Amino acid sequence: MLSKKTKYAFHALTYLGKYKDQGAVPIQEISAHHSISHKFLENILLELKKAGFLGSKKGKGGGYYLIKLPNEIRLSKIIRLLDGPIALLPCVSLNYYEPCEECASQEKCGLNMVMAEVRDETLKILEMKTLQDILERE
Amino acid sequence: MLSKKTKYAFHALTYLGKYKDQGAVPIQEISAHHSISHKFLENILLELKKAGFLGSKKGKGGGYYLIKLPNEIRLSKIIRLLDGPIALLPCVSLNYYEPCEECASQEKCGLNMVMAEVRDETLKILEMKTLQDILERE
DNA sequence: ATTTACTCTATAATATTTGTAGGTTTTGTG
DNA sequence: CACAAAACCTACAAATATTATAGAGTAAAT
Repeated sequence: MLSKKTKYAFHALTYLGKYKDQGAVPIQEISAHHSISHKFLENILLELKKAGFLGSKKGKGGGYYLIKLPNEIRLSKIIRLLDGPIALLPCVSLNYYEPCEECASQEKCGLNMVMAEVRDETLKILEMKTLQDILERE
Repeated sequence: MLSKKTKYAFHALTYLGKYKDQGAVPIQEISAHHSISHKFLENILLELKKAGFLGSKKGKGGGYYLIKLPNEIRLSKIIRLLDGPIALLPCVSLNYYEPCEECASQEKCGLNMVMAEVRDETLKILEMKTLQDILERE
């Protein structure tokens, strides 16, 4: 399941995408519109900024804005940033790999193979779909 | 990510599958072999029993044993039993559906559509693959 | 009778997620 | 300039979920 953090991030990105030609949008506006805690969203937007998805402007009239085109923002990137691995097992994660402690041998276990398949199919979708796709369906 | 509970369940099922012609296997044997806490595994095996995957025998010489053929035990069932929903959002879960609170309208949001696709592809694999597949690769 | 091993419920320990607090810095405006 | 708005930053608190343990029952074999 996606965390609230990730869901909030998608809501915020969608909102920013929708109003992307009207300059910076303050956190306040997004948090009010989606009933998200202001401070919690603040942390999330900051992460998105540090990861290069958003720009910001301080002071009066400031706020956040997209610095990438919606079709350049892959869903996989957002999920990984805020939720971590997409794979169901650490030993088949591409971005957060860790060897399984439980599995006796270093070799591939049976589960491992299946979960790698699941990962591949999931990524096929999440790497292809972008913020653009979400915006088109709202 | 799969929880330890689910991973332990798969280990135990695999073990029971491997020795399925040798009668009941005590928890002790499985927990020792996989370095799992005896008591924790106890709870898991009990759940698997209640869900109809395992049978048990009390007393000396007792233990747990599969009461289904390995090719009848779908990975999806085990994951749902111990981890809950396979979908990434409650609003696209087939077995644990809940409407999204965050989404303003009842209608499908953009994310929702993508996550339904992910769910479908994931289930294609997890409903087809069974314990048998895992056993064949160990 | 005794030992072995599952059954059941409750609780404790730990980790993760979610949310808050409070100050600092920057910027626009009167 | 003074002030207000809004991002930036760090730390912490609260809530929830996961992982693990405890201990008293029940059943079966010898």
